[in-house]
Amino acid sequence: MAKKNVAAAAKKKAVEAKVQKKVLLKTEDDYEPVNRWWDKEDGAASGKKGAKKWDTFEHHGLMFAPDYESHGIPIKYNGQEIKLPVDCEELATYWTSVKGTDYETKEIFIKNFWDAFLAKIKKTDLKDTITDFEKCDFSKIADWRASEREKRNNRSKEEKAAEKEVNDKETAWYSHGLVDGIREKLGAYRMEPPQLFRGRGEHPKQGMFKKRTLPESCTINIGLDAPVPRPFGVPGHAWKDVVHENHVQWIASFEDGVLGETKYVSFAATTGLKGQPDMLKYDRARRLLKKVEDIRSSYERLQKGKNIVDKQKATATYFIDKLALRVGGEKDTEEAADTVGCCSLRVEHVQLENTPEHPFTIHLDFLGKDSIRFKNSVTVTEQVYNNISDFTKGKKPTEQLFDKVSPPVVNEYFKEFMEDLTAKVFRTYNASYTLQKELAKFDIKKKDRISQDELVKFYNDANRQVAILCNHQKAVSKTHDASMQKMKEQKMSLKKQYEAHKAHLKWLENPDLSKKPKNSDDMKLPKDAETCRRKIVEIKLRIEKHSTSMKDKEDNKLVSLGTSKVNYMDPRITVAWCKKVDLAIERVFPRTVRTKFPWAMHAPSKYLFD
DNA sequence: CGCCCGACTTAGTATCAGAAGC
DNA sequence: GCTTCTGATACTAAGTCGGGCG
Repeated sequence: MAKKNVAAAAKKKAVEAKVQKKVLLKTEDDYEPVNRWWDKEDGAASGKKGAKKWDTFEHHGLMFAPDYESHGIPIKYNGQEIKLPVDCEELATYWTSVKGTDYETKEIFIKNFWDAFLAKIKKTDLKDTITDFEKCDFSKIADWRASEREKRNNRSKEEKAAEKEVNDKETAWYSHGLVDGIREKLGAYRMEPPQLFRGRGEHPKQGMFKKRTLPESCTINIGLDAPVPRPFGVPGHAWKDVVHENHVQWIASFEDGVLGETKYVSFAATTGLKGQPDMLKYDRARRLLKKVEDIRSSYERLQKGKNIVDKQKATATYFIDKLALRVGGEKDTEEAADTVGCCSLRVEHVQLENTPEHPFTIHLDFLGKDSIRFKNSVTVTEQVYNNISDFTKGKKPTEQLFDKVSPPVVNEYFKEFMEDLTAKVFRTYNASYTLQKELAKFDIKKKDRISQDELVKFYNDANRQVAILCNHQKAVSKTHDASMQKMKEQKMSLKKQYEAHKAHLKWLENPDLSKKPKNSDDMKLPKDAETCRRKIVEIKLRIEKHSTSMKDKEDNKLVSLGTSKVNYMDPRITVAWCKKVDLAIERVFPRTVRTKFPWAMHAPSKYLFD
């Protein structure tokens, strides 16, 4: 009987293992897609911009944000409780959602929110009652929100699972489209819910109300023969338009509820529709490698010339090439934050220094994309130094440094060397080149003596060099200091253990000669010398590992590695290096990255640039 | 030829779930 | 078993660039 039970249990285990394996395989399938577009005859050809994307095309349209549900919680005005009309309450509720963020205290944000809120108030009986932001107290709504969140977090496992199932069922209807009969995952098919606009930096429109998107501002793109989806969940509404454009990659476009710009709903990064152009991008960077010497000698020559446009564009190109600056198009400061790139640099953003300590040095300090600060000092050639000095002469700080050039001028110049070369290719090229250069520093002779953790560290260091080059930053996490402190304490404790074990070992080896060390922390110490020795090695390893991860954390405090991984570094370089050093790709490429680059996952073991 | 717009890539952050630590 | 940490992902803002248009 007992035997039978054992056998049954074993069988059950085997089945479980099988099921488990199936689940795992399913995950792996994500980057072993059925549609191996990169293996096909026309390969990446259809990834070209403007190329035909499909013959038949079907999808279920867009998922609209749920209606606002009134909670009926009042605000306090001048200490007095006031229940707001629903549309005012809605705005007040969105205001409380920025509680705890920087927006809460930003003047522009508050002003824009208040203008929007007051505009609604003015249409009600409260127009003479509510007039002053300072007298408003939204904390009751904020508290309600907090308690709702608490409730949500405290849901039982079963509740969460049940909710997830309902959710998955609902989204499954929308989540994929059929492109030439192949089921492809979509990107963000959920319409942006109404909220207060969170523009970055000193965006003049931050805090404005971003209106709900209704079908009337959405255009659907779908196959000519496919059934046109209805705008579900918003009865009585109709699409603005239905088109059948097969030379674009979007399934729907809509007008943004605050900026009025057109936004697109497209496919997920894992699909061929996104993957094909992406692969071509890295090939472009690869071709740039073959031309870059020509380009460099060209711009060095033009820097010396008489023609002011040539001189400026050649000097600007130097920055794009050496500092990986973005090209920097013109921006309307009424509509957007004041940020710049190479061509839009102003005199106030550069400072020149030519001293024995810092010969031919240019100090750059400006806000780039997303209002991320670029602060860097570089030693340049004498020629570039003199040119910059020239370009600043007689100009006010707010005037453009390269006043004679603009992105089209620079990009047209690049066309002389390569038909599809533009400024941004330099970033891709420089990022990939830097990664390869850094990884190549690895001494392959050390391969067998180095741990996987150390290999990962080495890779991350290379990755970090790229991120620094591209100026990819992130905010310091709110818990950074606290967790750093904690790690320091852990390190101390490990060191203490190490010392104690060492002293203990000494005593174990020579119980007669040495005094038994006192065990102040009631540590559990081994009974025999052999175990103690093993333990010492183990603790030492733990200390090393701990220190490495501490250093990694500190080094990555402000640097974001993800952006370069996903957008800049040719994945084939990473795959090739991992093969060479016997490191599992999973250690350096998270699943999201692996699924984005299925075409690179089996790249040959050679470097991109050889 | 300059400007605007359509389409697409690149970017940082909020949020959530599962893993790891206590 | 509860809490904290971490990585994945969802979200949406903000760039680039080519082409069309006046």
